[in-house]
Parts: sequence; structure tokens; C-alpha cells
Amino acid sequence: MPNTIPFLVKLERRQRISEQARRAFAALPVRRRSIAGYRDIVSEGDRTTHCCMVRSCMVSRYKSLRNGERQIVGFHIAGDMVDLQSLLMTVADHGIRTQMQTEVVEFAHGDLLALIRQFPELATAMWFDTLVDASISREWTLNVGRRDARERTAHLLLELAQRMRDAKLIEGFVMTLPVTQSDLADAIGVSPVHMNRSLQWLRSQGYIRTSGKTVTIEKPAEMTEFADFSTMYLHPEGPRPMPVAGASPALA
Amino acid sequence: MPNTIPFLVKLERRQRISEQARRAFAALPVRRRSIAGYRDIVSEGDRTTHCCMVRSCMVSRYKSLRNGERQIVGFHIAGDMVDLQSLLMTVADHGIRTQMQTEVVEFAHGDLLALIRQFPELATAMWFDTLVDASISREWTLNVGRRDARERTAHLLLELAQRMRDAKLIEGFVMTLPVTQSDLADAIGVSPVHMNRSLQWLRSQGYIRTSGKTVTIEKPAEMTEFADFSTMYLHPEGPRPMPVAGASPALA
DNA sequence: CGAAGTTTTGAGGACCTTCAAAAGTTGTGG
DNA sequence: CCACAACTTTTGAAGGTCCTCAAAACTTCG
Repeated sequence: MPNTIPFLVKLERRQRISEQARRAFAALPVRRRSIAGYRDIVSEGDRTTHCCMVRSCMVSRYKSLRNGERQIVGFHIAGDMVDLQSLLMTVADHGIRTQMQTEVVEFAHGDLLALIRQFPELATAMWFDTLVDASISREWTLNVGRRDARERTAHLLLELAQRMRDAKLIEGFVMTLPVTQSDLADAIGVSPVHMNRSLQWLRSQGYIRTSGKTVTIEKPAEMTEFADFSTMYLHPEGPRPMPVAGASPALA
Repeated sequence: MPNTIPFLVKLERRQRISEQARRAFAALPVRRRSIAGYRDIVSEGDRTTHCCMVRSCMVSRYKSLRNGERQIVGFHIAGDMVDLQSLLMTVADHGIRTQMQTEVVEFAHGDLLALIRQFPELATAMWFDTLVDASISREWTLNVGRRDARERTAHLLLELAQRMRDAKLIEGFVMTLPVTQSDLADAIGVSPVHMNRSLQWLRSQGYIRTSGKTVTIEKPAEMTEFADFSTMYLHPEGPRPMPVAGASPALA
């Protein structure tokens, strides 16, 4: 297995990908890079030439205010193609930043565009992937807009655990998050101090245990109930089954 | 012009659409419906068979909490294809609701899927449209997470005015919003009472004037400055220019 | 072992919420 | 065309969540 592409594995967990498409994807030229922590992969306003896949660690998507405050609008874990949207959008509306030293793989836009032109199944698979990102973004808006800090924190931790489990990065409910409490605060829209107090409360309830950057969710069921968390918005059902490639259009 | 499709007009403001694609789109069978106010077009969890284009008025996308609280995660105006994502996503992660009596046009999923299979240019145009929705959603997360109620309110009004202007629904800065202050409160994540006080403050500053459901933005420049509003996230630049259909793939 | 970053604690204050009621607006039927 | 009901907007007051500022305790890493 010379060229396993975690992102392709992710797509294949959702839908069948033809052998040809898989091989064409795996044959694309790539550039491997290792990026230090707290560095922008993409900055707001950038015009990029590549899409970036995370191989290790975690990156955050964020937007900034004039006064320097940041809102993290999403996290990406290993196997995610961050900034897949830059395939179609020439200018970045938000930044993407590493949390710590991160290994990434870059695909040229031109290569990916040619690939999806040749294999519509990959185009819809990628479109679906951006739709899941959009769904997560809506859930974050709900989270930030209508839940209090404790619920938001619990919800965020449950989402990350779920996604890491789906990606086979963890087995149970123990995860290592390469983030500070300030980062978590930026993700749920509270001050670092209040993030700290929210975590203390979750610990006091026995929902979580922390040790360094490792978070253990001790009572997944109770915490899911408390945070009103549901996996529905992650769309585990996958994309709509499509007529197989090469078949005639579904309807005349 | 027997069959002008506002959504198609919207797409064409962003990029060139071939004559064949345009005609195929216009030839699709549609079902016209008129829906009363405050009625769900799509409910959370629904499996739909159609995509819905708004012809008049305005609809809101929303998510609910157990306790009945709602968070509006986006508005759609005339010409928007709401729930375009349902083309690929079989189960709705959020509800879509009319604000008042609304005229809509329905396209069957099967028809649209066949259409985009035949015309990749339409597929990317629609993909881009869902990416703009996603970008708006991120901006809302920032809005709700990091701005205070006055700024949020101003930002929301500026976004709506901008989008209505882009869609040629209004000319200047006078718009009629088929929403109550409670709806606006649900959109920016505050209580109706505080929404009311935010609006009063915006009026007291001379930023806006209201009369019934009509809002006039009196000082667009100052209000844009105040709300830290920028059109960048609406992606006025449009999608990346693609090689013309039928040409060989961009790169070998 | 020291320096830098991160987490924790405390206290006062700002923003926003809730509850409750009054005032204003809209729509409907007599 | 008016009267009434239902809804929406506005006002006031008390209270809670979260913020800011500041400093101490704890970790991590060279």
C-alpha cells in the first residue's frame, strides 16, 4: 500500500469509490510538509493554489475581529481535507491554523479539479464532505447562540470525541487534544477564565477527567444528555446513493 | 421568456452558464406552491424528495433545542434554492420555515441530479452556492460568539440588505423584512427584550429607521464600520473560472 | 533550574435574561 | 368603519451569567 490517503479512506467510509477513481486519486503528485505550531496554513484573504490534508494532529479554522479576538469556527482532525472549499473559492474567508507541529499533504488545485472532472463520484463525495462541514458550522452557531458555557464545552468535547472515533483515531472516550483552554474558549465564544470554570464544573460533575492535554469522557451517556448532543448533524448516514458512474441519467 | 428561474439568474450573476444548460434547467418540470406563514417547509429529520426555491418573501433555517428555544442559522431570500444540500444529504439536520405567506417552486431531486450529471458546470455552480451558505454560517458563528448584541444586530441587517441588493430585490438601503423582533432575536442568539433594546440603540444612533416591517439603513458607512461588516464572506468574486465544458482536463 | 506559557483563583462590574405588565399594531368580523 | 382579539413592541426592575483585571500556582521545556 504505497499511497494510502486518509481523506480517501474517510470518503470511502461513507460511500463506495470505484477502483479507477481511487487509483487516480492515489496517483496524484503531492507535497508533504511539516508545519510548526500556531502557524497559519491559510490566512484570511489568501488566494491559494493547493488543498491541504491533515496527516497528524489537528488544525483550527478561525475568523478574527478587528480587536484581535478570534472565533474558532471548526476543528479538523487527521484525515480531513481542510480548505477543500478553496477548490471553488478563490479567496479564503477565514484562516486555518495549526495547533501544534502538524504533518500535512498538499494537493494542487489543478490536479484535484481534473480529478473530479474525470470522476464525478469524487466530485459529489467532496461536495458532500463540504456539506458536512457546513452542518457542523450550523451546529456551532446553535451551540454558541443558545447554550450556556458548560453545555457548549460538553458539546464540543463530545463532537471531537465522536469525530475522532469515526476516524478511528481513538477507540473509546480518551483523547489527546492539542489545544489550550484559551483555544477551547475561542471555539465556544467565552473568555479563557470562564472556559476554565466550565471545565472545572464538568470535572466536578464527574463528566470528564483531564490530565495534561488528555481528556477522558467518564460519563458519555449522561454528558450527551446534558449537552443535548446528537450525532445527526455529523451525517453518519452518508451521501445519497447515486446511480453508478457511466449509467444513463436517472430521469429523462 | 416563459420560464425564468430566479435561482438560475443568481448563478449566472456569478459565472457564465451555457445556453444548453440554461435551457435544460428551465425545462425541468416544477411544482408551484404557496405556503402560509410560520410553516415548516422542511422539518429536522425529514427525508425530502424535492429542492425548494423561494419565489417571494423570505424563509429561515433554524435549529431547535429540547426546551423549545430556537436558533435561526440563516435566512433565504427570493431566488435562493433553500435546502440545495438535500440533493446529497438524505436527512435534514435543520428545519426550514416560512416567515409569512411564501411562494415556492419545487424541483424533484431526481431531475436536478440528472441535470448536474449532464452539466458539470451546473454542479460546480450549485456546489459553490452551498459553499457561500457555509461561509455565511461561519460568519454567523463569529457574530454570535464574539460580538455584542448591538453589533450583531447591525451586522445581520447589513448582511440582509447586501444580499437583497445583490439579488436586485431592493435598490438602496430600504428593505421590508417579514420578521418579528423575536425572529431577529432567534437569529442573533439574544432574548426578544434585548433585541428590542438593541434596535432602539441603533435607532438612537441614527444608524437605522424603522416603520412597521420596513427597515432603512440611514448611515450605511458608519454602521458597516460599527458592525465590522465586510462583504468578503459573501464571496462576491464568484467561483473559480473553470475550463470550458468539453475541453480536455486542465492537467494530465 | 529558570523562563515562558498555562491553569487556577478572587473580586467587581457589564451585558444580557427573566418576569411582568403596559402600550401599540394588525387583522377579523359584525 | 368600528370593535375586539391576538400579536408585537416597549418599559421597568431584579438577578444571573460571563467578562475583565490581576495575581498566584502549576507545567512544560530548553
